[in-house]
Amino acid sequence: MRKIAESTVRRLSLYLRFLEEFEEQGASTVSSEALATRGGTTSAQVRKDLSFFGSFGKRGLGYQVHELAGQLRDILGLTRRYRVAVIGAGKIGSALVQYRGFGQRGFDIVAIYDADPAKIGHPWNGLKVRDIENLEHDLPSLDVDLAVIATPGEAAQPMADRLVRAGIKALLNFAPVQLTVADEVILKSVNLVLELELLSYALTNR
Amino acid sequence: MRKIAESTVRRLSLYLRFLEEFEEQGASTVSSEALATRGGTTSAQVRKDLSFFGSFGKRGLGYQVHELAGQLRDILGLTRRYRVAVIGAGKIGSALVQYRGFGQRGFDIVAIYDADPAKIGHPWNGLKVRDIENLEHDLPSLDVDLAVIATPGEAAQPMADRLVRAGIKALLNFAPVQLTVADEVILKSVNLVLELELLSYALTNR
DNA sequence: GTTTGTGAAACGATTCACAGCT
DNA sequence: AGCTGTGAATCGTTTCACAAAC
Repeated sequence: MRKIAESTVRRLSLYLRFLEEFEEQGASTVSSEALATRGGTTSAQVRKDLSFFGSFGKRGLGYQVHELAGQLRDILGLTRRYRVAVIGAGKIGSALVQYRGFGQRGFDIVAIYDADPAKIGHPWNGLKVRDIENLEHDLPSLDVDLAVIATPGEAAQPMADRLVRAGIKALLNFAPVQLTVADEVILKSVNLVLELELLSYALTNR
Repeated sequence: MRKIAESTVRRLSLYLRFLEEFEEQGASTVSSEALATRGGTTSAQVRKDLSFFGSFGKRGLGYQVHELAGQLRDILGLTRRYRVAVIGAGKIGSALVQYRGFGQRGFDIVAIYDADPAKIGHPWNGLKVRDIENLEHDLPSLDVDLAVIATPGEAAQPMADRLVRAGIKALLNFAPVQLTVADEVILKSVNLVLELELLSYALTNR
């Protein structure tokens, strides 16, 4: 598959949400213009984004809402469920585990780990906090697809290394550090302070 | 000021962190190549990013670590502190309020709001949860610079509207919806499920 | 008449490469 | 000699505009 820009994939995710909204509202067909308006982009952008993957519309008519949603789920790999391990039972970790939205969209949190003896063994939203020492031992049987790193900054890189060594292929990092992983591992980072700094910059420079 | 790409500003934030690391390690001078290696980019990229704002280095020598860090703080607007209101005392809201990293980097959470009577009045990490009904009344005296929206999806847009009407100029949105605000309001969104979907796409397409 | 799909044009960001300063 | 600062070249993304399909 030809290399697709991340910005394109982000928009596809949004389009999928919009299609689900349109479907709830009973629409059976939708134009690229309608999707564009909903997403703050242009109809040409919508059509170009879709064109990388095929042609899903009917000229003069638009797209079938339900059908296009299905195509997008295929493209995004959302026709299956994913098993997620959360590393770090601190504030962010616990917020993630309790957040209902993940499960609703196909991401099941199946394990949460911590190093703190005061937390290990405690139930957390139906999951017992596991001892990080057992990570390598547990992971094969847990059949985890991706890991979320929600540790303090200094623990994040060593944890990433352990996870990768244990065979994890995709990481989402919330620790405020820049991780480095092997090329074949997929890594996304969310740095909350950096987002605030972006606001600071925008506020400052007019 | 000429329009600067968001990707550039993101990198500047990272460079600032790296400079702080280098400074802790006792370095007084740093080359664009060293910053680039630390950040997974190229030295030309580093120099180009900086060049939009001035020339901060010395040819043949590199950059003064402490001095460049100061210049970046100026550029990013981080020489002052910001007063932040968190809207929504749910999981994400409480994680944010308790997270120490914001205060360390100049963002003081000065108020947290919720609509749930069971939460209002309760202390939350030293802050009493305020009644969202009082938002417009409170905000002027709180002198809030920016607001973080951590409500359920359906409440996010109405809250954004109220915040903007109350004079807030910058919003960071964690609700899983696409908000629309007036052009002059600065809006960043962090959509956790969308980040997971990006991993799903990457895992699926090879 | 409406709306898609897509080459071509325009725009924007990154990389190159080297002159110029230390 | 070493490293920055920056135009020029390259590469990638978005927008335009229109022929083709309905």
